[in-house]
Amino acid sequence: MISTKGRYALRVLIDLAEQGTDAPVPLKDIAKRQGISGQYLQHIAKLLVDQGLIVGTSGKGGGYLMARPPQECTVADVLAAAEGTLAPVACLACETVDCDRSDTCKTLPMWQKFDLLTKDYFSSVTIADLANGTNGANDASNLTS
Amino acid sequence: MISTKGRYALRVLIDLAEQGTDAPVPLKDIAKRQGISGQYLQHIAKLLVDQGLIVGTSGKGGGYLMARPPQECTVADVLAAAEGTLAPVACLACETVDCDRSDTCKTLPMWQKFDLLTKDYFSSVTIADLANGTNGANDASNLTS
DNA sequence: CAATCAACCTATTGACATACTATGTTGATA
DNA sequence: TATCAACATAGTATGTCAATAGGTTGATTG
Repeated sequence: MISTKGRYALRVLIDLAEQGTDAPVPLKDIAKRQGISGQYLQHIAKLLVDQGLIVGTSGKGGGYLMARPPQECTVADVLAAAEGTLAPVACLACETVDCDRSDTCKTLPMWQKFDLLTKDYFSSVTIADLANGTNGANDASNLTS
Repeated sequence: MISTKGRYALRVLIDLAEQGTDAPVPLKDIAKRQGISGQYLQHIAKLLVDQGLIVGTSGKGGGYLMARPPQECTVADVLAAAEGTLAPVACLACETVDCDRSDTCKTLPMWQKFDLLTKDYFSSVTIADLANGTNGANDASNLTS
């Protein structure tokens, strides 16, 4: 299950996209707008910086900016950065296939297929889609139709 | 991410399906075959019993049996029983929609769509599919083709 | 009846993750 | 040099995970 880390990270990116400015946005402002602890957001911002999704500038007038335009920043990127991985099971988390059951595992193909399904879906939604309210290729606004 | 609880639960069900007998299968036998702690499997078995996926009989000659034929037991049933929920985010876990952001949440439609995607996928794979090595409608055996 | 087997039940444990809070230090601007 | 903000490190309360331990109930056997 996606934790607050991943969900807050999305809200930070959406907030940045909504400001749509060239001036860096202080994290304190984002925290206030989103109603999230600023100190906690620092940790999440660090994850996003480390993965090159946002860039931070120190000092007066500093803040954060998206490293790429919102259309080129996918939800898969953000969630993977915040959560560490999007893999549904541990044996698919990193390239270390150290599971000794992998050759006889009856469930591995199912997990692999689901892993692709998940990554395809979240890669098809961008921050721009979320900020606009249109979920891109996977628009879910017509769920009830 | 699916924990050992969910993964072990699947292995218990697959093991039961593979025995394909009317005689109850002791958990100790399953634990030995699968190389899993028997005491830990007890907790997982309880979850499966509580959700009506398997039935246990006490006493000598006792053990567990699938409550339904393997073709009618979906992976979604098993994972939901073991993990508690298959929802990708907390606000979709139970019917308690107590999130005060739900009417303005920019990501909720995306989560709802993914929730459907997930449940559709895991509902399309049965224990019989896994035991046979053919993943049903979502066969992933031709991933490399 | 009693021994055995197996499910069932409660609790406890160590390790780890989550969701924070607190307190600095560095760096850039005014 | 005062201020602002990112960056860094440490700590805390709570909970889950993955097991382990020990006892109770229930059903089949000799």
